[in-house]
Amino acid sequence: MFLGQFDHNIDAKGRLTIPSNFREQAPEGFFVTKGFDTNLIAYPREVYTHMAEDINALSVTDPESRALRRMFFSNTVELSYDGAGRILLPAFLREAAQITTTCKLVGNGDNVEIWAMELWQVENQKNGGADTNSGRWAAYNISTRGR
Amino acid sequence: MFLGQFDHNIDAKGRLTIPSNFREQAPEGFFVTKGFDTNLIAYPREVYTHMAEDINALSVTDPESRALRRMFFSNTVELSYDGAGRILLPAFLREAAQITTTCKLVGNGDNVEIWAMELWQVENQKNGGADTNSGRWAAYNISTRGR
DNA sequence: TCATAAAGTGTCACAAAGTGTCATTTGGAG
DNA sequence: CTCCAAATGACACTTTGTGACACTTTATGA
Repeated sequence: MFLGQFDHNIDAKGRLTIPSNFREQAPEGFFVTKGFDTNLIAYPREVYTHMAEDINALSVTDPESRALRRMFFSNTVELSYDGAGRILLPAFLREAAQITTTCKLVGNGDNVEIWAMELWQVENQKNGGADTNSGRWAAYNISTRGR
Repeated sequence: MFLGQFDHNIDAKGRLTIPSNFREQAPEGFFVTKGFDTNLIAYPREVYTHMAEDINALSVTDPESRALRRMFFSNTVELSYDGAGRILLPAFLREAAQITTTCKLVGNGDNVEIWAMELWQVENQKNGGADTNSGRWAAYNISTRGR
């Protein structure tokens, strides 16, 4: 399970060091894709391939399905580590997430989110309030169930 | 699996460089055919031959089948690489997809789509919005299922 | 048949992008 | 405080894509 958050820098060539902790959990690298919130999402192979199976099952004749399939695969890239534990983010993904120098790597359960630092801070501000979050827990009925 | 997107130019003779990444996955070249969305689709041999088998199984007596069969085969060419990793797109395919100079090569799972840059941008605009796509994911019930 | 044009092919050299390596810096653990 | 691993920045090197040009093959018409 990916947990916690890390601040890392991207070098001039677009390479990003993955926290060693995350590397251990995804030794072959990540499938990195555009997220829904001007960020990137990195999935370990198993997780991504399950989603890909769902996508592959869609109709080829339905234009909506074709568009979804196209967006799904074309916005993803498979990346593995160099000798220093870095991945190279292609330009189109960096631009999509407005990533230039510093970013926040966020453990997110079965995946890792990658945010431009500035955007992360904005996002965090929106979601920071204790009230907001306890409200959410309530809405989704989340508890420890006394385990 | 073909993933990601690349901008490449076609030279005056209609030659297009295939990303090295894609070449590795389809070392003998591609079967290139007209797509359904004013684009071209390039299939590796295995994928195309599977489709061809299905087509070959169709009735010879049914005029509809004959027409489908004709369209399927006549709109496809088999292309391999020159010494510089390029394929030569025949004029009728370039025209069908309105490809002149710059195009977008799009990884699409088991195949590669080839778009005229202008048309890709239009397509992308239609499908780019986070809302559009998260809506689609919801509609098709795609999730990581917490794996 | 031959000359000419058009289309297709091979090769090279350059610039840009990607990759590997290593020394230095940083930060945490013992 | 010292040690160690992780992250970073710098640099050299390799690969890729591109444009240019020359050559070959095919088609066309006199």
